[in-house]
Amino acid sequence: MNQKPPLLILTGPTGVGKTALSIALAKRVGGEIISADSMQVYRHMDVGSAKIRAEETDGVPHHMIDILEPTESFNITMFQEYAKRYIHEIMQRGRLPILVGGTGFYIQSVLYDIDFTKEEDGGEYRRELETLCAQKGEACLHEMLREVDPASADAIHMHNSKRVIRALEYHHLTGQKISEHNSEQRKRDMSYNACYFVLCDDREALYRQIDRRVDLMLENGLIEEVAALRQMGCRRDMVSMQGLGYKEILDYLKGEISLERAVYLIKRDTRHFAKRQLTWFRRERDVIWVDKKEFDYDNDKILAYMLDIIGEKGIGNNL
RNA sequence: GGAUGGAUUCCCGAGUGGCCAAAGGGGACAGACUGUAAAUCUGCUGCAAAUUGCUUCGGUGGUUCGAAUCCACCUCCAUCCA
Repeated sequence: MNQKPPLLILTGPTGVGKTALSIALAKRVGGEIISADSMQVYRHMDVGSAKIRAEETDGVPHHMIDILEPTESFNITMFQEYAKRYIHEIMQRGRLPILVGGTGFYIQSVLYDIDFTKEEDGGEYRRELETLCAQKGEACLHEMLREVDPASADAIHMHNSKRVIRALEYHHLTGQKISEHNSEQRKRDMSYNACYFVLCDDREALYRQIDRRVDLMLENGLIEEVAALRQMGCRRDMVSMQGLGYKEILDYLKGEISLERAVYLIKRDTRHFAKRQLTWFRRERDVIWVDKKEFDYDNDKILAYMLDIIGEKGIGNNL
């Protein structure tokens, strides 16, 4: 008897076709979708984030989409908090929560209920470290880290100043070593009775699809979308503007690069991103790989397979 | 037909007698990741029985103890003159 709450997860690299499959899945199991995507949380960012359109949802409720203005910042703790709340609400309605999206880190934070200790901080120490880094160099920060948390210093490359800074900040704020915290968190079991599906495809097919999708975004008005965001005051250093397609077009609009170059970069960096996603999922423990090729690229066959597994695990039986 | 410049490892591109399996960049591939994650960072990239051996720098032949680097001829490309 599994007392854990039920959860379905559908993920995979960008462009594999999660969205279409997720609708079919949700309809079959009576589910509602929670988007696990770091960009679709933002309003006015539709084309570039490949956000599902209202008419495509086919009546399936979607959560975590359009909850913030692009000028606001978002992070994993917020995601986790919202997601847990949505999951709870969906279950209250007697429906099955389905986490759909490509941000593996976000999925992990929910599935294993990673502990992000509340930190009361306005980010002053972080800014301090950032200036220090700019003035004295990353080696200096890395040395500081070595003094308070040698294990982290070994694990984090000196050049990765973002993570060096976070490790220092963590120590400063909590008095503990982030390396110890991390290794504890890594041991956690799933907090849900979950099926963690990763949809995948041949690398070449995936890359082709990515290229095609970028071209389509351009046809669908990506440039206009970014121009409007720029009008709204969105700048390159905002979290939302770190999204693929946004930062490059922003550079193009500023006249820093040609459109051709921007498009090339979007395609290339999206491929790199897809690769990183795959690396992430390979490392995850409880993943169920679903290779589209093995199902002749037929969503009905994929769905049948997924439903079998869901049935075996008895997910949703106790709703 | 003549003159000149060029042909380098997947691509661009450096190297002009030994320290060269060949700088650097790109791409590809692999990996890390626990409060910015569509971010940030790392590794690797001729072959192998792999602290060594073998085959590479348009082709063939030559000079030399030793050539991607020098010489001869050939092939192709670029520009210029006819």
